[in-house]
Amino acid sequence: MNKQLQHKISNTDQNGVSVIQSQPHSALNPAGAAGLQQVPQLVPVSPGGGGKATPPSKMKKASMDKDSDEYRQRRERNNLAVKKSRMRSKQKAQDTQQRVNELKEENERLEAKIKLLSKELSVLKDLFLEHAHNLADNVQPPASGGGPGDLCNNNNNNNSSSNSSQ
Amino acid sequence: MNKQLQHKISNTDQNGVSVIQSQPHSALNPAGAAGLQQVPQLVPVSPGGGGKATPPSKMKKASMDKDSDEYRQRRERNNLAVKKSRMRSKQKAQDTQQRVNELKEENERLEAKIKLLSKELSVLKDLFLEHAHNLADNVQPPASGGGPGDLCNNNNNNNSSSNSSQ
DNA sequence: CTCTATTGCGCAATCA
DNA sequence: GTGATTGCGCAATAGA
Repeated sequence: MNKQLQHKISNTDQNGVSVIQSQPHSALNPAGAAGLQQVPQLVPVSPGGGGKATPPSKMKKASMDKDSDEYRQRRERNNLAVKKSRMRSKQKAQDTQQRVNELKEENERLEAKIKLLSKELSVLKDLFLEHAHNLADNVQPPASGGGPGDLCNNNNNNNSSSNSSQ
Repeated sequence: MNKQLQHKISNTDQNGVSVIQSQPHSALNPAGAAGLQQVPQLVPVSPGGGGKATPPSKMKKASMDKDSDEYRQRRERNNLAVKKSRMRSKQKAQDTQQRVNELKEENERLEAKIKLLSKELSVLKDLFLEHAHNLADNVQPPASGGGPGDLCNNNNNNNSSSNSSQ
């Protein structure tokens, strides 16, 4: 049971939701928002007003009755589906979290590797420079002109160390 | 497993809450069917293991009355808390997902960098080998211009360094 | 249109 | 006792 609680104050209210709340005795709501069941006798919307082709079904479904067998059956199925869906959702979240961990781990590995490679590279470059200097010293031609002696030095890249001290 | 609940429609329409939620889609609220709720769904069964059984005709608290002001108030608060909690949860999941994306991206970057460094390293190593061969073969090359062991032609890729991301 | 999947919401139990 | 979580059921809806 680990619990990661992060307080991210998102504050109340979200998108365009207006919550007018809690007036002890005030307006009377047409439909109980809280807790009650009401028989949804939908208004038999008469298709007449411009509508059309709506079959003359007065009620949406006869199965809307709670007592109906049909209704119970449907409810049960939906409940099952809901359960399944939520389970899946939860699992997914969990997996995602785990993925974060894995990625983090791999990231560290990669960074370590980079560090190592950088170091190796740095060493090799230094060696290289050293050799170049040696050569330059030995092969140094007597005459200046366009002597090849200086060739290796091209632009002496002092940046070589490049040292990754971020 | 099947719970058959008896509905009691003692709807008290005195809820002090009005939730106007802007729904992305057609917010059809026929006859105020929006806030339907189910009924008392679970009753604390008798604990069985000794102690007092719960008398069916007794209430633990007077606040249990749905009509109670106290009750409604508590419910309202809880509803808010629930909403908040869920919102937070959702947000967290979202953040986590985003984190995955970011990490993946960074991972790619790191791998690319590794590849590059590896290549550089490889090149340098080759050069070294070549040079070593040259030395072994002839300590004094006749001329440095265009010779086979022209180690200097390397354009040392000094692109590295100066790369400090993150 | 039927059926499942997803989503928002309220309730109640439980945690902290 | 209060807010925060969580499991669950309902209903509306999106999706197939």
